[in-house]
Amino acid sequence: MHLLLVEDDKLVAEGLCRSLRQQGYSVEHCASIKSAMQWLENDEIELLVLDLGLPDGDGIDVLKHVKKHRPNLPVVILTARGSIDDKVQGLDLGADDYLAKPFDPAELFARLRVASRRVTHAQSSTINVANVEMDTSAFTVTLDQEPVNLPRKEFMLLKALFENQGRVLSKQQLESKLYEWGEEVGSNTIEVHIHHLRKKLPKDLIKTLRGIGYVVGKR
Amino acid sequence: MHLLLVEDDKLVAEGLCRSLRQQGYSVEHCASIKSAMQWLENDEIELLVLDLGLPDGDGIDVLKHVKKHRPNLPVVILTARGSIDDKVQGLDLGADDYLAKPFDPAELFARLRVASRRVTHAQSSTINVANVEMDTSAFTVTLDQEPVNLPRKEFMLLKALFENQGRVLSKQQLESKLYEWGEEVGSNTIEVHIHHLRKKLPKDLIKTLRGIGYVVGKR
DNA sequence: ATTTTTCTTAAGGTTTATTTAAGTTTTGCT
DNA sequence: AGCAAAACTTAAATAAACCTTAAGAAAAAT
Repeated sequence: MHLLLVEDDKLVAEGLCRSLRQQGYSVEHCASIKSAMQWLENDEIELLVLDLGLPDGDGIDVLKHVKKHRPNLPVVILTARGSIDDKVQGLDLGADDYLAKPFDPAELFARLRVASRRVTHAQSSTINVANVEMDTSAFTVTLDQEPVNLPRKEFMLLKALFENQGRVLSKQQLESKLYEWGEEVGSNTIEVHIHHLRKKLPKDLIKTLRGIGYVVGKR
Repeated sequence: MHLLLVEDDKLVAEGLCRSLRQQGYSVEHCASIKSAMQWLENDEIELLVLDLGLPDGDGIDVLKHVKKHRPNLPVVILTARGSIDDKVQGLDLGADDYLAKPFDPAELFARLRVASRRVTHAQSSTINVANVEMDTSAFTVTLDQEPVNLPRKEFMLLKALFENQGRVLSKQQLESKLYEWGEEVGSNTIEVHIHHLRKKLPKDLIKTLRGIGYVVGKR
């Protein structure tokens, strides 16, 4: 899941970037309205975390712009201002959520999961396919109730497939979910990860559609 | 918009009911888990505002029940408990939002507007011809609901025909859909693919117009 | 700083899809 | 009917996609 973090405080930004990545997001970061606008040209940004206290203008303008051009993009706003009027304004402009600083990262993550659920149409944080259950917020997978240990990339890959149960995802699509912008994958990484997943899970869980991609479930 | 408010504090409930109605909602109110469950049998409830501090049990159970039986019903949770763990749990169970008491009604209204905005309409990219259904985005084809496995070129070929249902496509036109510019096809490829398709699908689905081309449907 | 785990790369092997080509059947025409 | 053109069928050859393995690089944990 591609996320854009707009936050000018270097320290905060750095910490958030790291922990967001640990949560499985591909994080792009910028610190000004200007560059935020540029990033948002990129259609693959799927989630926006926006600090309102920016140096070169009011973050609300970014929000307006987003809602005009990408009305379905989920937005979570961070702000030092705590007044309710601000909250109401942000929400009515189309923000999906609003967090006043200081906040606990765990709460931000939970709210991001809510926001991204909308994009992926998943309802809760667990997804079952056959006898495999994935908890996307706890980062765990079980096979017949037995825990299965999956490294991060394998987990993300499986998650992408689970969230699109019954839909075929091409290798390209999968790559774009696992890697950030500019990162090039010059090889058969996906194939290798799939192979590792198949060794740990029922062999027919992930089906290959030659020339098209991979699917899970519903067939 | 039909809204169910589950709140046991009479004073709070009364005030909320009134102002929610002023906001244009038709409000049903109840004060226990038991009656909440009953109300939720009613499919006309479109929005749920749930207080977690109920007399006869844990409101989280209501949330679980709702998400199981009405996974698309938007839920906003009210609570006195302020701990982050509660929030995270509530959100991960599928609540769309979470407000800690005391809160400003204006903020609740704003969050309700966000929650009810969510009328997502998944557009299916399927084309039906006779008893064959094709989902062009999932790359799947079913015959009488039974999946049919089609390799890429066969799929593309069938897709071209389906997208031009009732229109005759010449072999040349079909070739140009399957191949890149400059790619030469020195043979009867199309004929062979058509042949393979006919073996997997109803034999009369693809009709041949001698000297002209192939058609599907509407005739 | 060291060890362990995870990730990427690349080469070779396997399977499956696609093309080719040759033989066969169908069709439309005179 | 007899002929030629077009389409169908089949099987083998080629090509593409994918799988497997293993080793080295990178990242994380100790």
